[in-house]
Amino acid sequence: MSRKQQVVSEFRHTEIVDAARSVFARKGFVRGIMDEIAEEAGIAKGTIYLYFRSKKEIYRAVLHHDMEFLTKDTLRRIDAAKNLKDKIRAFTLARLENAEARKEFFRIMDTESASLSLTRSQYRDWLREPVLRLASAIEDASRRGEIRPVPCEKAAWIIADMTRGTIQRRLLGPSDTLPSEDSEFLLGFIWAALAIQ
Amino acid sequence: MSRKQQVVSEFRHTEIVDAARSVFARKGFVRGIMDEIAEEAGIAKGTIYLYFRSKKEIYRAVLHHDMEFLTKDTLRRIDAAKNLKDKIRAFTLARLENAEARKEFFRIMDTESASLSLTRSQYRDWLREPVLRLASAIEDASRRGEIRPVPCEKAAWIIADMTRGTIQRRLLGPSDTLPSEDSEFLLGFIWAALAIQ
DNA sequence: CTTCGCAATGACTATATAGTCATTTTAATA
DNA sequence: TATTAAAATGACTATATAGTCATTGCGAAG
Repeated sequence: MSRKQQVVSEFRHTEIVDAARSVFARKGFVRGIMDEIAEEAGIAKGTIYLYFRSKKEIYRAVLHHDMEFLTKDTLRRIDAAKNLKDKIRAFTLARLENAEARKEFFRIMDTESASLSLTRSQYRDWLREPVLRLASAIEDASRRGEIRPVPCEKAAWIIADMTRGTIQRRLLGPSDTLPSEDSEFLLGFIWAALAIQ
Repeated sequence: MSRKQQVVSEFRHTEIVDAARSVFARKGFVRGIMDEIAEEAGIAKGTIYLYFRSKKEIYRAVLHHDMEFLTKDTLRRIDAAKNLKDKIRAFTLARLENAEARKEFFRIMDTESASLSLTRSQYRDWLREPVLRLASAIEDASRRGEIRPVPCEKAAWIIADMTRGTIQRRLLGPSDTLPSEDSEFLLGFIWAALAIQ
């Protein structure tokens, strides 16, 4: 395949994935129909099938692409922070800010689910890595006596739970708070729970 | 309608709702097909339409019935507790125990969603009442100086988030802990966050 | 300008399934 | 037991839409 062909092919993939993300966010997987994705991408339906095998494959491509980005970004920001408090803030803020910047994707995550035998447990798989990273940080801090002893993995998961819930509430209606404000509230609560005394 | 007819009609409704719950829990709304619901209920498909207008109506009936019960049970148990700590325990334990006893319903809640423009925000509506009850309790305790001052509604919502997340994790694989153990862990964490000092 | 091959098209097909309704079964009443 | 009305049935219809493929258009090479 020539360089030019590669570029065009890549462009088509992106074009289709972008259209699909928008349609799925609005309508969900089942009601998001191929004709609409094609129209939104500005191409004929048949063309989509030159680049993707099936509707499911497009759906997976959307999720995989966005999840990969979100996970990488979260991990990067956790690793960049040097103490536990900052790492927890990094986690919550990374999620909240990404949710703000990529509402469509988060709406799919939030809304859509396991009618496809993917997504819900798939979602947990993607979440697992950042959560375990957080859990290690908690364990380290706990061992160093910086926080009171807690079951570190359980604690990490409920931090993720609170963050997800907060994001879902933000997605429901226009929220009057900044992601950073919500993040600081969560951090305040969590830190009070972990702090010694 | 005679008394007997009423009884039979009620029986049919229950029969259909029970079958639908089971099918929807396994397959979700879209893949849970009417023929299968009919078979599971041990009646012909046409009979279903003597008691329900449409598939959506059955789905709503399942959700409404189970949500009503869950909400009432949660409220009752919160009200029965006399101090904040017990009320929080009542909330988490009510949800966790109900999830254990009615896995099918919780699997629908967890799995299924807004392809129908119901369920996700619908779910929040049902959750709202118990959460606000909890929020009032937090506010009272806060005013009485029993806990440190916190934004009570936000705190109540994240308690609900942690509980939901814990339930979802339990539903994914067979869990090695009792609902009461998970509830106590949550309570420990939450109470540490709220307690003075 | 002509030829050629690949990308794009969109009318069409195949399939799945929600919902219907003419027919049959059941059971209450006389 | 015969009559009748209501309940139940399941083969059938109507519809929606994922996926196909014969045809068309376009750009590159000669």
